Amino acid sequence: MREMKKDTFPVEEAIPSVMQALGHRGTGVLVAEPGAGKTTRVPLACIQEEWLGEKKILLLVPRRVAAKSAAHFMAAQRGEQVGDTVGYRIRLEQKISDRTRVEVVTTGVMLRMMQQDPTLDQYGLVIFDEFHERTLDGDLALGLIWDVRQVLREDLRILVMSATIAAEAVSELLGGAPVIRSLGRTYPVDRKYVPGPGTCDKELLDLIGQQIDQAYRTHTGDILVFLPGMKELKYVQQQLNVRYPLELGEGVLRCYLLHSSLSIEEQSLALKRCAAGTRKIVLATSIAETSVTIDGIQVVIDSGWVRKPQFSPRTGLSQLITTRISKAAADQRAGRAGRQGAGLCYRLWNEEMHHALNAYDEPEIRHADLISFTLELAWWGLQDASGLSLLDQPSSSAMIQARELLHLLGATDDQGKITEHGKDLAALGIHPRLSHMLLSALSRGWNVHEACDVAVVLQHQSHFSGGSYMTLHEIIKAFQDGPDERTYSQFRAESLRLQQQLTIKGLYEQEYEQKKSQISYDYGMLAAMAFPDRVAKNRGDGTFLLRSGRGAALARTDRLQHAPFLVAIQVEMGKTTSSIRLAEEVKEKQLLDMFEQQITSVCRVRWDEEKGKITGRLQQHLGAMVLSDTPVPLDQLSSERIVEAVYEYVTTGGIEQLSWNKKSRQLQQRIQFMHAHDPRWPDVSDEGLLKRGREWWEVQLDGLTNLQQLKQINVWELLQSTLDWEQSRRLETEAPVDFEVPSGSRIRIDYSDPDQPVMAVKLQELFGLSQTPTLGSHRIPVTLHLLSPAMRPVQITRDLKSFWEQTYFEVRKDLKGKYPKHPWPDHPMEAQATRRTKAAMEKSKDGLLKRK
DNA sequence: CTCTCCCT
Repeated sequence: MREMKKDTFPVEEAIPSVMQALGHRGTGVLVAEPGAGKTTRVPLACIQEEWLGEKKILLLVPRRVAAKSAAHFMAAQRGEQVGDTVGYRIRLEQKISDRTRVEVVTTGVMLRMMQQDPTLDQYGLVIFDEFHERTLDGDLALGLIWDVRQVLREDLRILVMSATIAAEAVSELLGGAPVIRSLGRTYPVDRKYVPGPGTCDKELLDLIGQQIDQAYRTHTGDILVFLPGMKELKYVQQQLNVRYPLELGEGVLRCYLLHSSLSIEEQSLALKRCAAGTRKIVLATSIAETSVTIDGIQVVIDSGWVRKPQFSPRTGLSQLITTRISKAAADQRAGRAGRQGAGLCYRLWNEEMHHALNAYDEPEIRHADLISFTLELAWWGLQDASGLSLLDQPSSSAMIQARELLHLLGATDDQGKITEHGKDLAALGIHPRLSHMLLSALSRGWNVHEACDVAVVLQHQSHFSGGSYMTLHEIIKAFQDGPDERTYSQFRAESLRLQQQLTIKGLYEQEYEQKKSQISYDYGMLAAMAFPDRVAKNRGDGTFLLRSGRGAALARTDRLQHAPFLVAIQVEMGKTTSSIRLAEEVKEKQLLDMFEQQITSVCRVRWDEEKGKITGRLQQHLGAMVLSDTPVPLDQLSSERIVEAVYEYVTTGGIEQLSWNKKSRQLQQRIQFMHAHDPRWPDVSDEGLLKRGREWWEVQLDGLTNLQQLKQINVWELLQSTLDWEQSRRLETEAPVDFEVPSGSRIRIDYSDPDQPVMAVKLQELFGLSQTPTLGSHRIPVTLHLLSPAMRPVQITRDLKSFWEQTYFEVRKDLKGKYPKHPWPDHPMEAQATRRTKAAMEKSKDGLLKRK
């Protein structure tokens, strides 16, 4: 009987190659599609192998149910009880004996086991099942075990079992491990595309309703419908109630929902095969893709959408998004119709859309919260994952976020190394936030029983919040006064187990029993211990500012609306603001006490733009939150801080506030002209001045407290002070304010373009000057803008001599008629320069003669 | 306004 059953597994043919790979190379990758029998046949086949000796086999599976069912299956094949040759170990539950050679464990349990026994000495082979699911734990476990094999345990064999997708990459990761392929054993599923709208909305759901109806009338088997979430499940269920009132009433048709928030009893109704003469329609989320198997399904109707969280490392929060599924997920869903016979799958999208789908889901390591992962690495002495063999490295921003939080929890020191406290957190096997909360509560002598309840409730938040917003206090009450003994029995067991663990580790001593009566329990403080990064201050309008600087509003208005401070336990990110779904009030005094080390007192001295003067405030900060804020009188502020504040004001856009005038702007440009041709001269452009640095500015701004005083700063002197004595002397000759032309006028030079200083002057005032005036040590000719007597530009030149010799005569032709009263001599280089008319010149000549 | 799934 046993022999016959064995032969029916397709994987049998591949087993000799697997044994050869493990025997010779010590590693292997077994690729087998569903139904091959790999999970149950391969471990049993390895037991007799010589290389295993007396050592045991570890079979790692991603889920608890998978561990139990695999162990039962294997035990049955050997005609034994679970716990004999084959046993399992999952959270809160184990069936293992001295005789056990194959231990089926969830990956999470195995990571705990490795903390006790890092080299896994009792085991000779580790098998990874369903590795293609690429769970965070699975990736980490393979990385660590490969490392152990490389460094300490050459004899530790590794077999990775996976669907096709990850095989080649895993083989490469394991140094070229042989890849063995086995056929699967599933029935054909005919895939039909039924184009729907491009969004997941009512239109799509109505179309799905019609598709269900069509399948119900044209086929005989049960129908499984994949939808993204509870909202959609209920909508379609309502449609079915309207469409099949009679059938549902008589019980010949049943409609079940499959969602993780439903109780185990409710879920198992959907999984069972129906009685003869009865059919079922199961409306499910992605839970039905892998976690459960449903009997009797012949038709799958796939919406093509999935709802999942998107973690943002920047905020440390996540957001639920509804997206298209991957091709791999679509095949997985279709496959659910082919487990017991030929099936049919309707896909609510077209073939073109299908090609546009992602091939696979992104592995968890690329988008998950990495806090536990990073603590685990720290336990192994690793600062990050770069030293580990991983198919995908985690994103660095998520690693940074995780490291920051671990440091905040005291799990790591300033160098990122794990602390003793961190080791205690890692050993407890719950989220580091929650283990920190427990240990902090215990160190304060609080009631351990209560704290463990809070930890368990927070661990399973979604089971309690049930959509409607509640405070932590309300949830704990709901848990403790639960409807009946059974409903929360699993969670009660977890709470008890935590208490035992704490006692065993000696982390918790019974002394609280004596203090119990004196300690008033405080959920706000507990929440703040677990979520120190999520304390928030009321902005006064019922919205809150998180310590991280992010704003958030209560998802439902209630008494917390008026709480000055709270801890946002569960926050969902929205597009503009975040909404707080679960919170608890915390008192300011408690924050001051708990976060004493992290609160920074800042004396904020700043330039108050409105008042036009320096003001000082003493603020206590916790991250972006201001806990207290009191004014400090000016005379109590140190002069340094005052200068600092003025400096900050001036250097952040206030340089315009200085009393600039024409003269100082020109001085600035003159120095810039020198600087442009010789970088040894200072850069005194607005930007250049700002770059002069704090020390220099502090000297200039010393003693200032208000706008009037700022306006009194002599900018001209400030600019001069950037020059040494030699430079100020040279500035006067090489970049003078003005130039005395032959007529006696002093003409201002425009330095606004340092490459081309300009002097605009009436042509007649330059008679007798044959060379263009030059500036700077490089003798750069001034650009002359020659003007008509009416001050209109006539010519631009940098070569006065050639102007007199040539262009002058052309210009004269045009202008002589227009300005006959002004001199237009034949020999301009010898003529008398003047700013006047000919008549005025005569007069003044007369005057001169008379005086003589 | 209305929460996917899994694990220590």
